Amino acid sequence: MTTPAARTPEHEPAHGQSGARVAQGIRDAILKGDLAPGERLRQEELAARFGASRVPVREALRTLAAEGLVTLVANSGAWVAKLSAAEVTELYGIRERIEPLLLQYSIAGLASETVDRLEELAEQMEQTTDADAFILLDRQFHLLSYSGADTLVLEVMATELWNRTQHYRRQFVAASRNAGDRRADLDHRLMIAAIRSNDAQEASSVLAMHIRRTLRELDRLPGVFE
Amino acid sequence: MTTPAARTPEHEPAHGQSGARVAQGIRDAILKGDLAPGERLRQEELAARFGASRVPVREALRTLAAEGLVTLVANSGAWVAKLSAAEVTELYGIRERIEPLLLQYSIAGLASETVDRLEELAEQMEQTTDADAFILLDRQFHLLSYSGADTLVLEVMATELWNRTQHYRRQFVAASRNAGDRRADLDHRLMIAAIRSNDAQEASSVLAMHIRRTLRELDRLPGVFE
DNA sequence: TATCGCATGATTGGATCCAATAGATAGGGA
DNA sequence: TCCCTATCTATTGGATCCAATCATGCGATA
Repeated sequence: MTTPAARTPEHEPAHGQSGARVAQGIRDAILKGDLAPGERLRQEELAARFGASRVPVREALRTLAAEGLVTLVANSGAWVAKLSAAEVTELYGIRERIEPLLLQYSIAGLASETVDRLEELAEQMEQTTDADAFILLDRQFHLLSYSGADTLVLEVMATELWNRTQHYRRQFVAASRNAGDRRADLDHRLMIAAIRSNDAQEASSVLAMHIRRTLRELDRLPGVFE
Repeated sequence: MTTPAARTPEHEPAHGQSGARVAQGIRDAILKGDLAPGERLRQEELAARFGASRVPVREALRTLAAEGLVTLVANSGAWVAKLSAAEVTELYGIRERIEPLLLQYSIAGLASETVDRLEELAEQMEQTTDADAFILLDRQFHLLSYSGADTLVLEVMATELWNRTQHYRRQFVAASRNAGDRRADLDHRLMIAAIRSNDAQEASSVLAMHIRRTLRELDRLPGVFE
């Protein structure tokens, strides 16, 4: 009667691929800030946390290490990746060159409702005072602005770059917005305007400047890197 | 008398980290062309080939998948990654923006003996008729030109980009050099000249053009993508 | 008192065994 | 003849057990 595949218990999110599930769980925890850079990741702890054995945990750690979110040392252990100021500078330099390219791919494919949604997000960012809410909105804004791209490699790469720098962006946003810096809001509005008028060139140069300026502010910020 | 650590058998390359060793082995095989895009990778086969069990093999596959060299499908298997024309175009677009940046980081740190070595490699490329030898030299040339950079992220990323496109470069080189195209040789000489005169700007724009031209030729080439 | 050596425990790495899934194949019915 | 279904097998995914490694702390010695 029922096919074997239908016997999957419903209280479990489809038995298959626990390794990928664990990786996503750890990734989310790092992005949310639950796991801070430098923090030790013990295999057994993670296994208990995700209801799996250590084998899929180890696979997940390998995946995350290749993504740059985790640092693995042989026979020693795993830590949430902690970046030096130089590394963050490099990553922003890369973002500055990759993301404008991706935005160019994207613009033609953005439906006007999507641009409306971008505008909504920009408005919410302008109004929010909570730094955590802001960085979430900011991430949504930028990644959504890339969603019109029919790309396979670039979007993945951009997402990974955002993931690796997420923690440092959090620190930066808290400080810069407290200091009353609203330049990012302006940039977002300029980007939206350029996108609406289908000016890919203008949009991508605004974006490049936006990223570059963020880096400059981040470099100036004391206490982010000890 | 002897410490426990000294009991390690000598015929084995230091028991530790078989997973990383397997990953490197598969990676090398893909880069050499022993494993072609689209080829199925069976865990048991790989385990036997590298004298390990399936556990480290699976970890290696996860690593390579994150690097883009292997495609994993849940409950189905692993294949050597096969790129579409669109993906290769994206990767070259990324290379065109990343590698000139890396070269800029590198130039100041290149010892003059290193530049001599670059010149040697350029000469060997000009003289060789063997396509396989050429792509090896070409890879050495470019990666060596980045060796003056004191970077952590960029060099890794550049190497991964080279790895992912290696197979398609092989096809391209065989065809274009048979057709008598020696433009790459000229580019290499121009790059060396710019490096010698410490002109980072010139060097990186030559490099960007070099990469862009390669992509254009590759796109024009029939039969690389079926 | 400081330092070196050594034993012990915590943790990672690997192999084997078992479970689950997917693809192939053979059989039956319209 | 074609197609649908059920079974069987090859292969992947996960858990447990064992081995190897590293860090900690204790004690002996100069």
